[in-house]
Amino acid sequence: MRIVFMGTPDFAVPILEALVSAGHQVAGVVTQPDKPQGRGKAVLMTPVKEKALELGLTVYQPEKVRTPEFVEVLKGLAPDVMVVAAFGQILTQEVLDIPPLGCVNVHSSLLPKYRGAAPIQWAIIDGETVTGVTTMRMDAGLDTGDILEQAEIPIAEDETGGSLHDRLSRLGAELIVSTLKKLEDGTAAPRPQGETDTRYAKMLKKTMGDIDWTMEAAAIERLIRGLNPWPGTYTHWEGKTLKIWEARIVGEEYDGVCGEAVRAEKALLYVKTGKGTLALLSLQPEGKKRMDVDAFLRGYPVTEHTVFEKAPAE
RNA sequence: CGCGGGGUGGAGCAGUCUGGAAGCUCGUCGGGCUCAUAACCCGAAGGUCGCAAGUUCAAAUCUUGCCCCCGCAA
Repeated sequence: MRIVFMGTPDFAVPILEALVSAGHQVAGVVTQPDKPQGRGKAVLMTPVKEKALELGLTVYQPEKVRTPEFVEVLKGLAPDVMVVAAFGQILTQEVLDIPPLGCVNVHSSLLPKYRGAAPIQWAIIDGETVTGVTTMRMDAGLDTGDILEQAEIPIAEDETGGSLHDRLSRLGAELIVSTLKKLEDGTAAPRPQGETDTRYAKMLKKTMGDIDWTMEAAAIERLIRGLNPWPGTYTHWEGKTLKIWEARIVGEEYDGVCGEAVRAEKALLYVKTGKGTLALLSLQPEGKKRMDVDAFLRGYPVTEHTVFEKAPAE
């Protein structure tokens, strides 16, 4: 089929690749404009743009897809269908109506659960044991379109936002190929999402990663995994930021205040939480590389009774 | 020119301001102790102090240029 693809970050890359290797004709790739970012201020291409250029595809980077000018461009590309994956712009009805077979979105959750911007991470943070990807026919609402296909995947005990992101991305790539085939055959069977448990996965904010040690250990541990590798979790010590990459729940309870290091010896760094104890395993002091606890304890003066704190509210 | 931290034996750090013998906690190897051990004791190996040039009697330390890593911000 003749396809226009819209996507921006890493998540969308395997999906674009799958479309191409499935033999579809990708008439155009739409992605967000390049912006200065990264340390320094270098203008970097979006991951999708990078891949599209590598594949020799035509790239469009409109500030807004809904402008009359760009709508004309899209019409000119005459796609049978448009595939959207983590694009980052809202599509107006006018845009949605362009392809005869509609616009298909690849969403990384089992809709209607976790509509919104960060479904992958929230599934981990909430302690879900299963999640998946959904292909749906887009409508004007936010992730409310009719479901075309879904695929489930179990969430592992040690799953991180990053590992789940990668697995769902690959799963989504397989699913979209299947869905497109059904659309082409006319065997697709769209069904409404329903409105049961339409939990919304709100956008991740950097400050979510500032650990509140009064929460229970299990919840903090899930937060650490869910926000790894981005935006990351951290705490404060000696006025500096200390990123926490990995932690494990410890069965024993200790006396002390929340955030206090109740054990700090050898490769053990236990921190008391609101309920339970957390063993920090992988840390990263500001300006340094990530390191294991034992290396951290060797070089930094952390001892029992050192207290880690949440940044004071401003 | 967005702000900032850092590059010292295999790991993590100190030493740099106030130039003058390479340090600390570990790891590794050998030996000892022990029923035994990730515990303890003794000993050893291992470093162009990111790279280059300069100042100096003398540079990890001061000056200049370059490379690399990272935190914030975006």
